[in-house]
Amino acid sequence: MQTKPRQKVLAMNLIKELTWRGMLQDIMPGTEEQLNKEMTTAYVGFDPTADSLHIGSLVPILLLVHLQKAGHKPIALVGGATGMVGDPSGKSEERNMLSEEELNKNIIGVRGQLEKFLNFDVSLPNAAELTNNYDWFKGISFLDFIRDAGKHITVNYMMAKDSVKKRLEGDSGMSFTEFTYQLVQGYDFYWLYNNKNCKLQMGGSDQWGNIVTGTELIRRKTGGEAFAFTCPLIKKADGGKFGKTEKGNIWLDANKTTPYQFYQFWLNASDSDAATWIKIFTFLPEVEINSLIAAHDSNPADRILQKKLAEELTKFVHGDAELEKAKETTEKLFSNAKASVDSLSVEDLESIEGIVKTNYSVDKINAGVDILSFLAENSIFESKGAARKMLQNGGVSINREKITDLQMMVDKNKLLHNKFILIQVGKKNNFLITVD
RNA sequence: GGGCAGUUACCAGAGUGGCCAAAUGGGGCGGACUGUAAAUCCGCUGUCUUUCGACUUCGGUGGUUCGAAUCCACCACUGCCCA
Repeated sequence: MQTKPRQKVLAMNLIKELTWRGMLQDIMPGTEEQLNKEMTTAYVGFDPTADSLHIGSLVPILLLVHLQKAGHKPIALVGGATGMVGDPSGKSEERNMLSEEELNKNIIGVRGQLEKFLNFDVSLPNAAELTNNYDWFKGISFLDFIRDAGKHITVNYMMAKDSVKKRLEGDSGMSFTEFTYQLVQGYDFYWLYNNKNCKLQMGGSDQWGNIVTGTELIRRKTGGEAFAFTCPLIKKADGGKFGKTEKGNIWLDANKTTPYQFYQFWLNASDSDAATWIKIFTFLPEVEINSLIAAHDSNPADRILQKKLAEELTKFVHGDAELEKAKETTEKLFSNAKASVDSLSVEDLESIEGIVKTNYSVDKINAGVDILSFLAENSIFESKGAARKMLQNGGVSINREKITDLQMMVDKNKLLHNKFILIQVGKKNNFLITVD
């Protein structure tokens, strides 16, 4: 062992590392040998369907990070070409195609985020790279493509894919565009294999079929061998969709999902999810994770795992400073939730980060506003009717006091430190209104 | 091209002339309990509204009728079978 070159030892560990973390679903025979043999270039594709990635993309990003740590060379591919066609996998609703401007904006956004997680220092032999498949697809005509790529793959082969079979059996049908998708993606792999010596593709397990089409295309066109492995799709133990909340996706962009909200998302993980996720989403070593899990089991109420998970991830995505702010805000809004509002100083209120803040006219407060109008006017609810329903359900607190009186007037007596009103809807939705 | 089935709210899915803003389940939201949990129980879940009520929905357009998600015509889309 010790006599082997460094990268070989590390490479050995990559598959092992991913295995104990539960990040390995399918692996093509020979992949581990390839990784042991030499520094291997590998890629993962990302869809530029929005100008930010969300936490669903975090696992593929982490695969690239692990890969680079193990001494291999990661390529992050942004799907400019595939994004232009649009993935038609929705059903009755035709997906609106992205305009070129939008797409370019998205590509820039996604690239910017990927850059934060990988090391692009060109002096490294395994410096990360970013590519955009539009760069090669823009020069390929339809005829070129069907002769060049389509000739090598039979329809029978493509139909045998699970993703296709399911759609044929189901009642939603499948468009030609969608059917050819695996071939388009397969061509990406082929192109990277030829031009970047990229021999490995990784991705979520839903990508397995598409990835294999790529290795097949490479084999038939070049006789060469390419490899692949996938990671399991992240699920919640209760079967719910991972990464979605009532407010939508959890984004990696702080402007779309504040670090506080990001931190809260992980903090709210269920016990069993936290135990699974901490292996996948953090870089903590196995020994440490095991002891954290043991500590958590002995006293679940402390939520040791959730806290550690939230900390590590918020730090990874948003950095130390933002993590600290998120924790402070959490402290103010939850840890002292039973204490009266008076315990919050002006500074405390002013420095609360990441929750919804609005301004309200001082004149209206002086005159007094009924509670329903007040809530609606501050966009806390869409209408007075919605506000009323929530009040009747006992879901609204002002300055930590539950409001039950629908006729209540909001006036200057309600102001904290003469300028703030703290509103809670449910336990977790906080609004700070500044009156000036 | 021919035959059959279908299109209902976030999803699934009842509803075949008035009692339908539309059963039920899931999901979501809020409450109680708790650990900012799980399980359980309760409430809300078309829009607006001082619970009265008003308005807009059942693929689309037009029609029949005092009255249509429901009947008729045409159109669109989807699935299955035959060619």
